[in-house]
Amino acid sequence: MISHAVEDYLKAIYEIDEDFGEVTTSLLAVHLGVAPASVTGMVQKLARAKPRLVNYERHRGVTLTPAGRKVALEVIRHHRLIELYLAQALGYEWDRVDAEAEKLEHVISEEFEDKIAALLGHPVLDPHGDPIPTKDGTVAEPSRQALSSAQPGQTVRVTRVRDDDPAFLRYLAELGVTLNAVLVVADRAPFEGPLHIVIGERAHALGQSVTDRIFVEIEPAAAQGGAA
Amino acid sequence: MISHAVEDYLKAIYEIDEDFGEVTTSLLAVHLGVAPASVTGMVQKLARAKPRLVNYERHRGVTLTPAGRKVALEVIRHHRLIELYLAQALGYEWDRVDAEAEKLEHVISEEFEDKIAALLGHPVLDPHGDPIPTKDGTVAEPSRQALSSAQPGQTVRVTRVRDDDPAFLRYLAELGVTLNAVLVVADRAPFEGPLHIVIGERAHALGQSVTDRIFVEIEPAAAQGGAA
DNA sequence: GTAAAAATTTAGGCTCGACTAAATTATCCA
DNA sequence: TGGATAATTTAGTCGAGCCTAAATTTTTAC
Ligand SMILES: [Mn+2]
Ligand SMILES: [Mn+2]
Ligand SMILES: [Mn+2]
Ligand SMILES: [Mn+2]
Repeated sequence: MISHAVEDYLKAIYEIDEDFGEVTTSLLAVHLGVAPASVTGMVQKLARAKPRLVNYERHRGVTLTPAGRKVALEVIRHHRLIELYLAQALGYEWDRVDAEAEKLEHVISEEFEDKIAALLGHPVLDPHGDPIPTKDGTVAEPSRQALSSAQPGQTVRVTRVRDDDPAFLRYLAELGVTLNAVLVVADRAPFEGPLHIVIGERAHALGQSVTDRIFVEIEPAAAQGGAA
Repeated sequence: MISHAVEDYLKAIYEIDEDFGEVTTSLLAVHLGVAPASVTGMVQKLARAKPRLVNYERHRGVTLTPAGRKVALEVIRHHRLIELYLAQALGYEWDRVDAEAEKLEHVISEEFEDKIAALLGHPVLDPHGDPIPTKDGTVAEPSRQALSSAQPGQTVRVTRVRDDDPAFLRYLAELGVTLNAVLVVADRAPFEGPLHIVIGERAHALGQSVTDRIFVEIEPAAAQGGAA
């Protein structure tokens, strides 16, 4: 039986690997809100487990084994399906779903998972644009092009946003930056200055720490621009 | 912070008190699937907690304090709301809801509780006819008249069934004994023999261990009886 | 009223997952 | 390239919640 703690470790390893390419003790400690020494202990246990769940060498970081990855993807599937269910079926705001899903992901049954997946029409993306792993363990690539890398003049569509900070998500909602929102990159101030964007009728200047956490797809050259 | 284990103990104490009038170490042990010695240990801890959650004297059993009762009713509200939500919103069978609710009851937020309560129209009974405690901690009396105590000739309406045994619940469903089903008590065989009942067009003979776990309300004298 | 049986509690121990403090190893930088 | 700094691991503890075996208390039955 795999504990909630182990599930959260494996999920965290998967996610950190996606974001940073390497998974260190201290990144895990920060991500999980736990002391570094606790991470070392747990990671050693995961490496000793049968079947082995991670590969681990002292001071060299951690990677998931196929068995560990399978568990991680199951938990992530739960998490993202639940997030979407809360948003669609229960009317949750997109900044409130993560905390709830963080707990529910560990306790729902296969039946619950299947029922909400069917009810949602076997969705592919969660409310923040993250891909939902399939039941057989495949995942689409998450959208990776940051808004901060878009060029002035480009029209882009929001495909994903970082979902870890509720205040950030509320700020985006206020701005009108929701999933699939289309926006025009107006201008970039020099020296890492703010990026000016236009959403619908409204213009905003966004700092880099914001535009780094919004991911977009460039829209094929469009002929529009309704500045009031 | 109150742990899942403590929540389950307090809930069990409440439920055993409802069913037996007294709560002993061994009843708790059976109900929770735990060794008697474990119950003693936990009960001592609950009695030492601040605020005190149970009253306890060695060898004399256990009762809930107001603080303990409050927690128990919150957990039971969660449990029964979740059961009903699973049945109504997700199409669960009534024999599958208990196991799922047993885990979910400990992790849902107030927001989740409020959302499903609103969505269900602030229901008063769970899928098995058990009363759902209100948010402010009041509960209706559960229906207590066992079908086994009904008299031949009486027409009764099913108001509650014991929900702890999935096989029993499936059997009832097969029989047509669902909540609010109306049935006629045809005859009682002597010496605690089976009770003959008629539901719609079908007649069944039910053993005492079945009729003890079905609760009914006597219907005002009705003029019917369609024996095929 | 007492002895056997049943229920309960005590004593001691285990696993899990966290912690702090101290030791060790890796990295960086002058 | 060595020494400071940062990252990581080791060592030792702790509380929660369970267990078994043994002791104790209560209940039952003669
Ligand atoms: Mn989690
Ligand atoms: Mn998400
Ligand atoms: Mn429970
Ligand atoms: Mn129920």
